[in-house]
Amino acid sequence: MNITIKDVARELGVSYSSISRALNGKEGVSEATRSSIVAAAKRMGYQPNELARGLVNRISRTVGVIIPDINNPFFGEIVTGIIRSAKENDYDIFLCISDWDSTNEKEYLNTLRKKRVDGIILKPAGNENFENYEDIKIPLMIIENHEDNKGHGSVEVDNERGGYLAAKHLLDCGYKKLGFILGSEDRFACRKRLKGAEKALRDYGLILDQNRVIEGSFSIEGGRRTAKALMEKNPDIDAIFGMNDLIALGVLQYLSEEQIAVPEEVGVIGFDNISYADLPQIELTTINQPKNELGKLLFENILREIQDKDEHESIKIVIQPELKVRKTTKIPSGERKGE
Amino acid sequence: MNITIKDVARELGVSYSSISRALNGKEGVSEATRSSIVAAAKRMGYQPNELARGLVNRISRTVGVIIPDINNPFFGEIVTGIIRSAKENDYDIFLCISDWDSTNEKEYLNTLRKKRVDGIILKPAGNENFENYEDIKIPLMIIENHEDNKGHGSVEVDNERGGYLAAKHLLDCGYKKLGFILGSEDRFACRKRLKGAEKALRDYGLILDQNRVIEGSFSIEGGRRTAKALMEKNPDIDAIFGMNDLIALGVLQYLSEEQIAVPEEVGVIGFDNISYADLPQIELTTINQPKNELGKLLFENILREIQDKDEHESIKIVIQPELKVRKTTKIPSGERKGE
DNA sequence: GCATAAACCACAAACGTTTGCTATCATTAA
DNA sequence: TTAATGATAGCAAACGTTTGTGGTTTATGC
Repeated sequence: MNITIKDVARELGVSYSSISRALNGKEGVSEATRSSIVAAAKRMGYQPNELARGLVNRISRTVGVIIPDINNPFFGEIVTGIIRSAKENDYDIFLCISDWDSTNEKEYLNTLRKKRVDGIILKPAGNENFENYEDIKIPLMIIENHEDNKGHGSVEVDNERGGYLAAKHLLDCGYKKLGFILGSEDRFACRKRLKGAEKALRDYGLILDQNRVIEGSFSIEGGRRTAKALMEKNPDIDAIFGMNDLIALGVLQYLSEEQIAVPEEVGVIGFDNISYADLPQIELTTINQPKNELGKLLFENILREIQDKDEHESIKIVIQPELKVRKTTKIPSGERKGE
Repeated sequence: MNITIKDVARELGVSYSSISRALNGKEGVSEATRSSIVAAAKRMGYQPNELARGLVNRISRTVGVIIPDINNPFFGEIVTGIIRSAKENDYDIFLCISDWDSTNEKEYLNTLRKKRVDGIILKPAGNENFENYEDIKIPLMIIENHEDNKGHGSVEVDNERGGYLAAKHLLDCGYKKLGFILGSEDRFACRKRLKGAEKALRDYGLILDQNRVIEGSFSIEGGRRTAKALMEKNPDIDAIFGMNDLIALGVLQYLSEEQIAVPEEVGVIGFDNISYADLPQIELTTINQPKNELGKLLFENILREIQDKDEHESIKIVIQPELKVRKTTKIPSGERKGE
């Protein structure tokens, strides 16, 4: 059906090893035959079969990416960064969506292995498969992993620092009774952010009130519902830290329904800085994660691991988040203490 | 490195053809040997090499998806639908992002062919490669193509009808001087929407004023900038139809900067119904496209084409959009005329 | 004009599967 | 007991490449 190297060889009356060498720029063919081969291949519309090449080269020029949800702009932008960087290096991406379900994740991990990808970039859907990661022999980069990354590389934002910055900003604005909404999908990152927040509270001589910590899910509707529960239980809360922007958007939705003034009565801060946070109708104060850069770093490092497969010093990259002050928090009354 | 069918054969002292037959559920092996083979394969952690299988079966269980921009939630949700449906059928997806650049598109089309995908789902980045589509021999489904889809299947929303619904709604609300912002990335769909709008205008005894039609780009910032240009040129405009929701969001941004009241002074309608249109701070009136369903249909039909490769009646599916009335347009003063 | 080296090229094995064909063996019927 | 039958299993070719090895040609120096 498809035209092969043998067809070209027959056409020119040369052996097909010469075709291969000519097309791959290897030595062993004269310039004359090389150019006639290149011309014939082009004329005949020859396209090498990458399956066959992969079989003998043991390289597929493909990496798998497993993320929980592409509709969360946070992951959308990371994937964009990954795909751009992959294209520059002639790589293609198998995109897999785990839907925050570790059964899906495990299945994908399996099929990616069967398809012989050269590497995998993974945002874990939970903790269930955690122990299995040890068995994965192909290069793997983890997005925001546990501190022990089982011998694999990871790229993550400094979550504790991000949590610290968020809480400190709320306190700087004069808010005193802080509520926190975590996402059950990623307890690990949320805990770190909360830990940072706790540190900020301590810097201000306050302690974290566990009654004001509640777990919801990473979605607008989840945020809305959880905000309601949180506020009904603690009517005195004057600021809410949503552990991602979707949650924070849900919080804003709830507050608007209840006609509670933002930022005057209640301040709101999110995490991620998704592009919609910047809309004039929203202007959500949040913690920025450099998402495209994260994607780029992820791909560049998986590529590095693929290329020098000997050295297995698993890299761990931490990048710094930064505070984006917008309109869902009051104007800070000058720096007071802490950093 | 990886353990192969031969390793399992050696272990059990059987030929590797039996392994293959046993594992693929083909007849020709006794139940006894079959079960011992299955057990051994599992015990040894054998994972078939899909590259080799693809080479002999001429099937890769992979389809390529080329879209312009994954950060546009419209495409994000389509891709989600595609990937879900693919997973149900044991297919994987190569995700390619053309960035609305037809050079990228062409490159991706090429590498997908080299990687021997079983089919391709494509949203054209423009018109440049249009003629080339004819040469593509593998199953191809086009998202919103021209009327002549060069022998390939397509799935699209009825753009003309959508444009009609949007304009009719604006007119029903009492707006009279309608402005239109098109996206240069997809002139074809925009023209169809505009054509529908023109029909609605005619139904109301009005004609389309070309001065109030302007072309921008499919992004929030593009919408903002173009709205400014449009309004400065035509200060009397009382409603704007943005050809996608991102443009409409940009329009809202411009109007808010200029402190023009929405929907009282100027009404705004978008197209797509991305999830953010539904936020309480936004409440954008728009035309819904069933995005997940589009994705599902796209995959199911490419699969059908892959499976019965004999019949080449290229299918053309058109689904109906629907109006979502929210808060960026006034309340319609009852139906007057038209449908 | 001949030996030698260099340059070029073809052959064939290998990558890990699937599958048509053939050979073996046990079973059954005559 | 023997011949025919059917069920299992093995052999080997094929899918489309890459690449080590060895053979043939050409150029080079004498």
